[in-house]
Amino acid sequence: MARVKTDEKLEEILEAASQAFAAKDFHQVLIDEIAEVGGIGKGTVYRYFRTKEDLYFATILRGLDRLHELLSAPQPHEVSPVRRLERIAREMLAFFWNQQSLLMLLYRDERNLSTRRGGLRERHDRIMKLVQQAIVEGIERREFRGVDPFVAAELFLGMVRGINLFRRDGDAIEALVAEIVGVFTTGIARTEGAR
Amino acid sequence: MARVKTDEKLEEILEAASQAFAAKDFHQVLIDEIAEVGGIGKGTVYRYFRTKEDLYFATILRGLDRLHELLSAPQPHEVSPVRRLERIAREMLAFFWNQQSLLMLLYRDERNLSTRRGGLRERHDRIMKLVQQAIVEGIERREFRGVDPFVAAELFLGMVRGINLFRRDGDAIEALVAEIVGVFTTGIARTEGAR
DNA sequence: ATACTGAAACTGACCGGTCAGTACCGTATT
DNA sequence: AATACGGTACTGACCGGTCAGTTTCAGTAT
Repeated sequence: MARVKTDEKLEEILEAASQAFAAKDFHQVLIDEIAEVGGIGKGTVYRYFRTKEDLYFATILRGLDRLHELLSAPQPHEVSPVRRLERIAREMLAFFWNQQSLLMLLYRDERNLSTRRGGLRERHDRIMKLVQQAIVEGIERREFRGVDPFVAAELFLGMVRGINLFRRDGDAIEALVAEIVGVFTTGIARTEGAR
Repeated sequence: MARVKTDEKLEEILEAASQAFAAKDFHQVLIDEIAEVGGIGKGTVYRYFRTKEDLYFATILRGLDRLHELLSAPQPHEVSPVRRLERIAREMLAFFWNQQSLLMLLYRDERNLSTRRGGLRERHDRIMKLVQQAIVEGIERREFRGVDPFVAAELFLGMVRGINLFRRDGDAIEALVAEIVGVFTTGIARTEGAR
């Protein structure tokens, strides 16, 4: 089989599917629609994916992989844990801003995340691990207190996801990043002095 | 006349629907299934709800109303903002622990939350407002710094929702509450001298 | 008590639209 | 020549919604 060609076609399908699934619900998206938008024959879609569900999960995996790639791209200099967290928050917000509701898609239904297709949970954990690493390093550097990195990562990601981007301006992101990391590190309590 | 009877039937339907929708996706849930579980004729369901969607939203509204009721039940004494937040976190975690994944259902797809049926967004905001009130009061009491209450409430609720209860023990909740409120108020940064 | 009545509540077999998946063909690519 | 493709027409399972028939029950008569 022609490798390069095939991969291109696969990419086209996934791209069209991403757009569709990012905008609408699984059941609202029609394969016919994906095919049309992508300029692809419906039969071809089924040459690459056995079922609609397969395509759906492949789309999610691709999204998570892209996000992970963004988040783990090498940094210019060695940066502090706080900066790392800022970057994660920034990249994620921007990513979800662009991908519209792909977020919902990715983090909807944690049950599926755990029980269904292989690879999903693994991908999710890999992103979570990036946050945990930053937290662990912060603890080691004695910048953070000795929190449970797992729980803390959950809380941090929860905050990022808690932001409802839907009716926000695109350039509100930077302020939101500051707010998230601010609250996460020093909280909202008024404790300017030592405590 | 047979009002009591009728209301009972309605309640039965909503209860069966809640269980079904809490466990599965909208499209995975069949009306036949709800009818069977509830020991109700399928036609009867349609006597009370015009469409499946109507039933679905009624179920969500009922869930949100119950949660709101729990959260706004009168407190024995006047309590501090931090205690209020603790209580909100506790009640919500317990609620979602019991209702299994009703959480997903409630907070899935913020887009629908905003554009679709009346009452939904309003209900959501009402719960959000409880958090905001606690934060505002904390600011007024000068216990909290002057954060934007709206954003802060989003972050707080994000944290609560960020916790994945799915594979956790039921009595881990109290520790999680402490963690959430701890991070939210004082952050994870290592303050001078403490711990 | 018992039987009757009509209306409302209820039921579940059935209908019909929708779409995932398939079949096929004429064309393009290798 | 062989394979992949776009496009389109087709099939059939699936499930939301319907409705003709059944049950329930308050009221009334016997």
